[in-house]
Amino acid sequence: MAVILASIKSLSQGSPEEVQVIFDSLKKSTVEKGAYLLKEGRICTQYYFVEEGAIRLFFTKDELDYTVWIGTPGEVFTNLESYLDASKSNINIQALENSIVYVINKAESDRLAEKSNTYNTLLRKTVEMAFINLSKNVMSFQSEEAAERYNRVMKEKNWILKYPLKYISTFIGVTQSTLSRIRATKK
Amino acid sequence: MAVILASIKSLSQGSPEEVQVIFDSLKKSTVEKGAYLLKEGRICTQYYFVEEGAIRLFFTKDELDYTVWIGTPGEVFTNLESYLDASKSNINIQALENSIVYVINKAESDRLAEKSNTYNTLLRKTVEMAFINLSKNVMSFQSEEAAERYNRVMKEKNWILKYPLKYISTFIGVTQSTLSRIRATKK
DNA sequence: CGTTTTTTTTGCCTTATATCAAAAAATCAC
DNA sequence: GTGATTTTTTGATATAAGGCAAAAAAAACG
Repeated sequence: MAVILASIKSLSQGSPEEVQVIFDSLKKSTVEKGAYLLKEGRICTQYYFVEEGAIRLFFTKDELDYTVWIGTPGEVFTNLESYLDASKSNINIQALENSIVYVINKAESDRLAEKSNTYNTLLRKTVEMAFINLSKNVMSFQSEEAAERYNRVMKEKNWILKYPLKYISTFIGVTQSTLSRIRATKK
Repeated sequence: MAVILASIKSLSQGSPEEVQVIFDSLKKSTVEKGAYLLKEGRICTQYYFVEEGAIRLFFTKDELDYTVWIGTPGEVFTNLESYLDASKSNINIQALENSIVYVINKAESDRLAEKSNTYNTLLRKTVEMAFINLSKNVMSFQSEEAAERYNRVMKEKNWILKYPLKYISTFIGVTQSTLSRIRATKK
């Protein structure tokens, strides 16, 4: 069974039939490593559900890029601000490896939300969870230093050792060399 | 008209009647400066709507406290994690000055959500906005230094000059003395 | 008002992290 | 496998921010 199907089921707590309706509304799409699902400046018109691979969200500032999030199988995401306001996205979405994502566009999503309470729940829970996670992140930035922050992420994210340092360090909020040194002192 | 009434109206986009139903479900409560609406370790069972004054959310770590958020008139908040899971709160909620808040408890809120789509929209928008704001916050921590972060908050929050440094500095993610120096160099 | 308490500023010194650049190591492509 | 490319580590040095404590300023209180 598709990872995403299970994820939808567990998040929405809907019946198999309702979950199937949601799943059938998604369009499967494959993305090659390095390909973009969204480039900054464009409007984000879709919700993405990661089935396979890994997807990185990042923003750029002064020629540098900063990882906002790395999505792995079972996870759901969008650039919420751009999606809701139809405003220009300030973030990029790019596949870290060959990936499979399921996609639903806003028109279709809104239609589905009208008739499926289960889908509504799914979207609500997704935002709620994302909010709670972000909150912890902020608290970490406020009260912890880099090494502690690294350890915390380490515990929660299995991708932390899987991808190049440069993608991870900015997520933690440090430079590449600092992260390298943090790792060195842990050995 | 109550600040909160206007805020509910604008956020939910509901009809005057629907908005009134929501407003009538809230219980007005006054809080003295320094009083707690929630202490860590307890379960957060309510949504709060700020009518007057200012409410600070903060967490503690190693004897120090860190401001998570300062809520001002028209704003809605809760400790979402504790509220949703009925888990012990890791944050405290305290009035920064004599304040008036409207309150709804979870049971009542859930009941209202069942029947009022407008209320649902209100809650959804509230979380969505909070998420988008937090995202910006995180991006700021990742890519900006303290002074820039201060300037950003300065533009958005009128309370930044109104309350003691200690409440503001931890929000920005610096110590009190650092914030004092940041301010000094801006004169 | 004058006194007490709280808040803010400032000096001195330390530590965490950034910056820049080069070397080392790992990975990729043919 | 071997050379090219990318990634990681490391060194030297600079800068941002912290820690501590005392002085100065502001606010609260009787």
